[in-house]
Amino acid sequence: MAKLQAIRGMNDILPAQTSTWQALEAAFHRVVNRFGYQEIRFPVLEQTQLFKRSIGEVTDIVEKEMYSFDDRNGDNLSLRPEGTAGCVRAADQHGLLYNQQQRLWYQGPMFRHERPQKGRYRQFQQFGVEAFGMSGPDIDAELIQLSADLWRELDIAEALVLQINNIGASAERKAFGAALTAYLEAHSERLDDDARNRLYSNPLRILDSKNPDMQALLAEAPVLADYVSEESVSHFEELKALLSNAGVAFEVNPRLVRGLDYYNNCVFEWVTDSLGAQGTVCGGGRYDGLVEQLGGKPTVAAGFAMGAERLVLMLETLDKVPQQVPTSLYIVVPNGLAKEAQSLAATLRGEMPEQRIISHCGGGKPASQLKRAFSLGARYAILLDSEGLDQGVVRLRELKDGGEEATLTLDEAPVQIAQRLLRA
RNA sequence: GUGACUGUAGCUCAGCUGGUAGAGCCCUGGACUGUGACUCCGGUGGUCGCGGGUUCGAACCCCGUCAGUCACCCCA
Repeated sequence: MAKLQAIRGMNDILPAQTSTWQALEAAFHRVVNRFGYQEIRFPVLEQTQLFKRSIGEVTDIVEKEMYSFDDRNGDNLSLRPEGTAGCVRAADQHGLLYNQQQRLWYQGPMFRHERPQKGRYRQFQQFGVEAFGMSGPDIDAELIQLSADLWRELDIAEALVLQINNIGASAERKAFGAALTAYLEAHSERLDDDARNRLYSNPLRILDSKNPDMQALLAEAPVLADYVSEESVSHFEELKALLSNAGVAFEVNPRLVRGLDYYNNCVFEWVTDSLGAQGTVCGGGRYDGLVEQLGGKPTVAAGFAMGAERLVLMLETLDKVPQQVPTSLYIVVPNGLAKEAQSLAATLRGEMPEQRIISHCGGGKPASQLKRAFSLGARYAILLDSEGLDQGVVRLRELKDGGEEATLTLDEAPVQIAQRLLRA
């Protein structure tokens, strides 16, 4: 029988990496709390319809990347490819949105059936933040500041660049799209296959083509900025002013268009060149029409999501992986002293519940147990032996070159050990 | 979905133009240190991704398939 293995693009995260993940999650939680956002949790599965109506029927995500299937009732369900749709559905369903302001965050796995590559997997973790009921550019600026705060917290700020753009309202984009299509049609002989395919279905996507020939052609093309409303422009200008005031550097990237249909007005991405092809670490923007589009009362909104795997990759490549918390104490247990070791360990854990204490199990000679203590990076070892226990003492050894070695009575051991562990 | 490269012990890899598989690390037994490391001796562990084919004979050649990596596409 063939060996069972993980589904393609769905990765196991092993102990060597989980401490990095935990540190990342902790940092995110700190920042999000600092800004007064509240956690919301919602299912991994939703009606397929929810994603089709929010993300857009003709987007790549919906057309070819969703994990969809019929359940036993014949309902067509999909694993969530992103978080915003489910978040909006949940918040609206429970009346959190109407005439209210909400600042929400979530985290969890998302699923897209794409070809895996560096920084892109079929199951991936996102941290997301969504703000409802605030129409001004101040909330957009707040979201961006929140993300910038996280980069500082993770010490990766210098490796990230903020790009922003104003993509206007959907009607305006439609008008611009028509103009763009007309322009490109006039130069159809210069279009690559990809651009030709998108010419009528989604012309805006041609804007961020990586093909230099396309970019050259686009240099003379109509500009989206000329099609967006005055109101939208002034919103964008205010956002820029707020960012400058907050000391957040940004680049306006007129080619920045997002792949989900629900965005409008200002959108942004944090990008890095330290991850290869998948340089976008965080992306978001306003989506003022989405709640209504999904059947709720009109509710303005903005938010973003970031990819946890990409952040972990960044931490690793930039050598910012936080240090693991070391094992505090390893109890070396000669054969026959299991009971004594168990009692001692219980006492010590009760005395210092925050410390990591491992009591050796499985026997073996003291020498190899001590070796294990060293290789685990433990700070101290207790060496039990029956003669010592008869006299009511244990030996404590500091596990580093030239470390101290002391004999402690069983009574004073907890206090003595705690003192040593606490003085760093 | 397309393309390129890769797939040999738990890990990192070697294996010349095809002749029945090796090293280091790890783990482990012992010697030696009262209690790790360094040194010495010994040991466990591989259907060479999988399935076909060519051949007297394939880890090495051919085809297929699966998986990994990176890129395109797209996005977090």
